[in-house]
Amino acid sequence: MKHQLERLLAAAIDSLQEDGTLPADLEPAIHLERTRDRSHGDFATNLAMTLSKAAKCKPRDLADKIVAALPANDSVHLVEIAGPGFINFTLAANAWHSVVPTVLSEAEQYGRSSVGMNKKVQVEFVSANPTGPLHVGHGRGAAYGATVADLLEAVGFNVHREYYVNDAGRQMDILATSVWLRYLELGEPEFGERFPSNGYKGDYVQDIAATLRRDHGDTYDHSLNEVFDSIPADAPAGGDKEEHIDALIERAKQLLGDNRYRFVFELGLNVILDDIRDDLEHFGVRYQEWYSERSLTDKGKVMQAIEKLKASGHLYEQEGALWFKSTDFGDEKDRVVVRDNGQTTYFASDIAYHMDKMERGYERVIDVWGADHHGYVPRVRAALQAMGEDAGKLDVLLVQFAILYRGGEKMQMSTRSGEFVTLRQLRKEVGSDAARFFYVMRKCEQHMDFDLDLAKSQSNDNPLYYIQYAHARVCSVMRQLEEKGFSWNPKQGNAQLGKLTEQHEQLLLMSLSKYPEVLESAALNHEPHQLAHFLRDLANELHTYYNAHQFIVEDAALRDARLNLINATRQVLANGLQLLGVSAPESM
RNA sequence: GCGCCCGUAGCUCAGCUGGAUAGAGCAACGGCCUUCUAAGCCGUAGGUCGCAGGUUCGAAUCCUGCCGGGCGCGCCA
Repeated sequence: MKHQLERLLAAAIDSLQEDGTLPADLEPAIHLERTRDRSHGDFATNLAMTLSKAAKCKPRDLADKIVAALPANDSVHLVEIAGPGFINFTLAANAWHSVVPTVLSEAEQYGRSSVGMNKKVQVEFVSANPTGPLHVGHGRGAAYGATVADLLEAVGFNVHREYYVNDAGRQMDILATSVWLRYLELGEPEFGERFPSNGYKGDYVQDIAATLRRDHGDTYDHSLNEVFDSIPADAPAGGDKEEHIDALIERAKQLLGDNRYRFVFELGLNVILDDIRDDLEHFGVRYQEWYSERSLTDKGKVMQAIEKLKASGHLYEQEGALWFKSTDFGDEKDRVVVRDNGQTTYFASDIAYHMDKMERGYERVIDVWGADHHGYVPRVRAALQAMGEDAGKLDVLLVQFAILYRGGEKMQMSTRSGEFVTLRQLRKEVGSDAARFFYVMRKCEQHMDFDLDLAKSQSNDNPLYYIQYAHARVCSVMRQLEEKGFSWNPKQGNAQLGKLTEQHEQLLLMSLSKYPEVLESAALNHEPHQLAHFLRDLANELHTYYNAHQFIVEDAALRDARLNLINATRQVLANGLQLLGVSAPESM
């Protein structure tokens, strides 16, 4: 509908360019929008205002010329010039009807498009360190990333969903050491008093330790003295806790030896990663690939990236470390890629990872990060530029943290302290559907207060139920239809759409035809909330219609037409909910 | 101190990338069930779009400066 009008306008502009009213070299972007106020017609364009300068005449005069140049079209009922020079279009009533047969025949496919032209897009999201279960902060990134990916797929992109697994680095060593100490504690409770204050304290660590002892007995045992010889029980007050835990890691590696240390390390990693996979699976979040950070090093990718930067002259040595001159590309300060102890930094891995993304040939690379990583964006961009890649292909979407409240109190969230609400708990409390919907109701850059008590106690007020109820209501009408001995003839209904003359019906028809536009906009702007809000509005129109008119009526022609309309509405609700990762129940 | 995000109804948020009289949901108040699910519908009330300038036909939206809130500024990951 919209595209049809856009084509008419383009034709009008073309002819004005031919007759010299408008400069021939102009390539105007045709901006057509749905009107907010129905007295302004159905669609409006501000073309005459934006082009008046180029045409060297008043907006309203140019509007006259554009209107005169518009090709005739049966669907257009009225074209008016209003206000400072808007051109308002009112469509013929029957022009709206065609959306119903379209929805009914395209069914699950309705709204999908091919604007993405099958371009390869990678969406990397969540990528939380496998050092503990996902918490509600990760949940937002999961819901948001998954929905953005699904939306892009729906408008024709070839989407690759990926989780970057940080299975290397110090955090993982802290985890492995934490597991081992808990394991020792099971054999000798006194170890518990020695557990470092900045080790991972969550219950899940004890569970992994218990598994280790159950399956492997005392294979990993060492005495209190061996472990803590020359290492204090904990960092002294004011002491360096990081140094303390690093010393413990070294001791673990030393006492266990490579193979046994490796085993504990892998056990911790695998148990937690399996848990994360399972959690996301139940949250309706699936990936094409789980990409291991360690594999980058193993395949020599990290060294390759460093060599590449070195070859292009963007590295220098200082104080024994190797630095990347990211300030050349607008970063605040230069960044270390190889430490003075010879170890590469996390950033070095990330450079290699992003280089690898580019090499894989994606036309767009989307990273979904927590907003606390925003300072990291310039250095990654800088690295891509330094390696001669097009940094413009990278979109970093920053998701603000969901701050959790319980009983009106802000809850502290820290993975190490083990004090956090997990995504799994959230799903159990409010349900996957509500959690998914709640998370994407707001745009990602909006800070979000997630009040657990509210989410639980008000679950009936959740806008999601309102939308699902609209869907279930249509299903219920169809069940009633059978019980009352009527049947639905969709073909007859399509032929009788002219019977849909009520205001409520008109509004529904308009909304149904708007759905593909909403999908496209939500996808291209990475704004799932647009879809969530649209579905809410559509549900509202359905409920209003339901209250104002009877669908199961004696007049077969009217009945079929109305049933076609509400079934088309049901279809759009189902399609939209599916894209948001939410179920569309047939009864509630 | 520097950088990024946010500031719109009592609360939580939209506002179609600069358009016409700024909109929803909760909460408040008043109506609607012998009729397809009242998890619903209709109505009333509620605003100096943080403040002050600027840009233009036109600003909640763009630019500048303040004010307030959040986050980030490691040879951690």
